[in-house]
Amino acid sequence: MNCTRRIGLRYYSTASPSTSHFNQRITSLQNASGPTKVNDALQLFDEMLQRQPPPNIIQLNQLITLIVKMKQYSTALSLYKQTKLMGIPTDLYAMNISINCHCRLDQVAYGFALLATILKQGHQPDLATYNTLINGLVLADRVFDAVELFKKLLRDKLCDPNQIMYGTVINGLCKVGHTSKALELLRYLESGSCKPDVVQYNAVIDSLCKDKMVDHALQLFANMTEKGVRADVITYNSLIHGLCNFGRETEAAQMLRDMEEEGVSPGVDTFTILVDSFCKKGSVKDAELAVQAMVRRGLHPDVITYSALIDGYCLRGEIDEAEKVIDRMMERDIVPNIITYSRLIDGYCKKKRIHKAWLLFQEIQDKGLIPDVITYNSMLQGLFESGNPAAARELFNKMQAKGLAPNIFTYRILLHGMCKNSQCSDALALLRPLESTELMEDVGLYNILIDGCSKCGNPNVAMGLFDELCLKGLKPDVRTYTVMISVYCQEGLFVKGKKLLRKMEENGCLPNRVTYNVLVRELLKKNECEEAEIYLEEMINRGFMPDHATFENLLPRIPNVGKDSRLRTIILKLTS
DNA sequence: ATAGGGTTAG
Repeated sequence: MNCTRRIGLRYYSTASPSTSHFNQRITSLQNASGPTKVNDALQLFDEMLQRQPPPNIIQLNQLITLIVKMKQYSTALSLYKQTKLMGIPTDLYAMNISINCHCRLDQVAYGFALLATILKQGHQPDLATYNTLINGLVLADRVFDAVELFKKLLRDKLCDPNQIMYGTVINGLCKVGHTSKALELLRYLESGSCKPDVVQYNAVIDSLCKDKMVDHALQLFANMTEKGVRADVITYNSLIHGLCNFGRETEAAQMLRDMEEEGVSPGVDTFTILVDSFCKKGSVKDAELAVQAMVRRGLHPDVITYSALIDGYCLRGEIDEAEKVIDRMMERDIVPNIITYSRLIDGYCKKKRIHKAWLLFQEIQDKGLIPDVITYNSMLQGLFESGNPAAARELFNKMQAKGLAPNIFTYRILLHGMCKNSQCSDALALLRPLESTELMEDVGLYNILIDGCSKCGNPNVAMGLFDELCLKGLKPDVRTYTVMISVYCQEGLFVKGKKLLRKMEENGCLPNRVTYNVLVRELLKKNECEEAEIYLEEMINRGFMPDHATFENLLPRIPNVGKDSRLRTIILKLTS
C-alpha cells in the first residue's frame, strides 16, 4: 500500500501541472454520461493538442478510448490522424485501437494494412493486435477466415493465445451456428491451463439457447457453476431469453429469483425479456406485472420495454391501451423511436384503421423520424388490406425513391397484394429485374406467386413457376406443395395431385391439415367422391379434421337416410 | 497505466 502510494507520488511530481489537470478531466469524463459527452471529449482533445509540450500518447489513447466506447469509430480515427499530423509519436496501443475502429467500421482490410505498418516499422504485434483482427473477421461474417488466422498464429507460433483469443474464436463459431465446435473448444480449454471464464461460457450457453437446446444450455450453466465460474447478468439473460422462447416463462421467472439470490442484479433488459415474452404470448397482464416488479427494484422501463408493451396490446387488438403506453412514455421523458411507432402503426393497420396509421406515419416524419423498411412494410400491408392497392404501389415507389431498399417481406406483401387485386402479370413484371438476386431464392415468394397466378386464372404460369423453383434447387415447403396440389386438382390433373402428395412425404415434408382439406375439397368439387373418401379417411386417421369449407362441400353429398356408404359412415363418426 | 472477447426490440 505504502509502496504504490510512493510510486503514485513520484508519477505526479514529475508531471507538468497541465498533465495532471488533463488527467483529472479525462477521469471525470470517463465517469460522465449524457448527450454532451462526445462533444466534451472532442473539446478536451483540441485543448490538449494545443498545449506545449504536446500531451503524451497515453492520455490521448485514454481519451480516444472514451470516444470508441461511444461507438464513434470514425471520429476516433480522425483524431489519430490529427495526432499524427502534430508529429506526436504513436504506440502499439494506438495502433490496436485504430485497428479495432477500422474493423468496427467494416474495414477489416484497413486493419490488416495497419498490421503491415506495424511489422514494416519493425515492431512486434501483440495478442491484442491479433485478437482484434480475428474479431474483425468475425464481425465481417468471415468466421472461416478468422479460424484460419487463429490456426496460422498457433502453427507459426506467432503468439500464445490467451483466454480472450479463444473466446473470440468460440464466439465466432457460435455466430455461424457451429455450437458443437465451440463447445468442443470450450471443453479443450477446461482441460488445459488457460481456463475459460464466464464470457466463453456465455457465448456457448447463448448459442445453445438459440439452437433450441435450452436444456443443454442449463446443463452447461450447471457445469460452469460447479467449476466455480460465477454466472453474470448476461448468462442469466441468455437463459431467461431461451426459456421464454419456448414458453417456459415459469422457469424463467424462477431463474430471475435464482439470480437475485445469487447476488446477481437483473438489469432493465432482463425484465424486458420477460415483458416481451409475456406480450408475445398474449398475456399483457403478466407483462405489466413484470414492469411493476422492475420498478419496485428501482429499475426503469426503457424504450424497448414500452415498445414491447405496445406490441402486446396491439396483438390483442387493444389499440387504445397501446396509445396509452405512448402517454406513459412521454410522462417519463422517454422518447418513442421508430420501432415504437412502427408497432403502433402496425397495430392501427391490423385494426383496419388505415387513416390513423397514415396520419401517424406522416406525423412521425414531421417530427424528423425516418421510417424504415419495417414501417413501410406495415403501411403497405395496411393499404392493401384496406383495398387501396394504388396507394400501396405509390408508397412502394416513394420508398424506393428515398433510397430505402425493400426487403423480402416488402416483396411478399407487394406481390400478395397485387395478385389479390388481379395484377399478377404486373407482379411478375416487377420481379423481372430481380431474377438473379437472392430475393428470388425465397420459397415464400414463390408460394405467393404460384397461389396468386392460379387465383388470377393463370394455372399454367403457376405450374411453370413451380418447375422453375425446383430447377433452381429450392426446397418447396408445405405451402408450396399444398398450393400445387390445389392447382393440379383444379386443372383436373388428379393423378399429378395425388403423386405430389406422396412425393412431398418422400421429401420429408409432411402434409398438414390444410393440405388434406384442399385436396379433399377440390376432389369433391370435381365430383371425385370416391377419391375424396380415400383422402378423407387418411386425413382423419392422421388426426386432421375437415374444416368448414370442406364440410360445406361434404354435406350435400351425404346419401339419403337408409342408403349406406363409406362417406356416410365417416361423417357419422365425425359428428357423433 | 492507455488497447482486444460476451447478452439486448419489430
